[in-house]
Amino acid sequence: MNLNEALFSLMHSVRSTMLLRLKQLDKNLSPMHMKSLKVISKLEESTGQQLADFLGRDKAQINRLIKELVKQKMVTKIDNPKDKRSQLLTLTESGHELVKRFNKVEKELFDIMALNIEPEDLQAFIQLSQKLKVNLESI
Amino acid sequence: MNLNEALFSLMHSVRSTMLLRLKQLDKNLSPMHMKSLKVISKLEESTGQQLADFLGRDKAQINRLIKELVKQKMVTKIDNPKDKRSQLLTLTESGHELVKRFNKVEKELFDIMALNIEPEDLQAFIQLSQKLKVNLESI
DNA sequence: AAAATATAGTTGACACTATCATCTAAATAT
DNA sequence: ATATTTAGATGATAGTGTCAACTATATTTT
Repeated sequence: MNLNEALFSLMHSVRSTMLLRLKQLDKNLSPMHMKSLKVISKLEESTGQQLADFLGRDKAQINRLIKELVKQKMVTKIDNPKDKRSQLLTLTESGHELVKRFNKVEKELFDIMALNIEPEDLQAFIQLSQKLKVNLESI
Repeated sequence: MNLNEALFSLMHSVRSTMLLRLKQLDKNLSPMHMKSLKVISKLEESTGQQLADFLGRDKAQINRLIKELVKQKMVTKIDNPKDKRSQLLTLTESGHELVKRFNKVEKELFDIMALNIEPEDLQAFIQLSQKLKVNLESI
């Protein structure tokens, strides 16, 4: 099996498992919604553009994700006093809580994935995946 | 950075790069089309169901991919003499040629990704990704 | 200060990936 | 012979991702 096949096949499993778990946690939010919530939680008072940059995604996509998160009262937008074009994103109480619950689920999954694997091997894996990415983007 | 982030971020790069290269190669076919072509080439005289099983995807998706490949004259369907419900898939001349050209492009990408990485590290990476997948699917 | 340019966010359009449910025709099991 | 299963086809729908165009505001240039 080559690198491509191994990666795609692993990601397919990860995605579908994650999707399944999320449905059990909150049937209205997708993996990208959760990723966004996590980043908003991490950055604190970020703007949509910062979120898009951080996630490396198109701002149109991010905009729609945020819209849904606001609609579901997981995120609030406050006008940015320093720039009237943008708003600052913060988590609501429910948002915080959901992130907390999601982190738990995510950890469970990774613990299962990492079963019987040496921590240093896992670290090497993560580092190599970053290196592969850097190489790919160096074109 | 954790495993999740590392994987998603790498896959995002791989996907978008692959998509870009494919556009240059043949503006009408997606990564999944190419994957299907490769598997058809590998299996020889496979049915749609076998293709779906091999790729671990829904048969509805596979069916539509095949339909497009037939439309673009990359694949031909012949009635399966052993089972009137199914047809055998084979590559046309253009199909073979496209697979060949794609393999070349793919190899170039992987060579770039694997730059300055020890072959044994890459092998370990591939093996670990398979192990992670097996663990995940063991739930 | 006025004009030009750049940026943040919004929206429409579209492509790709994926799955579920349902239908038919044929194959297989009971 | 009948019931069940399977292969493939199709409609509906969700999720991911990007591009282009637009408004309003901010920044830079002249």
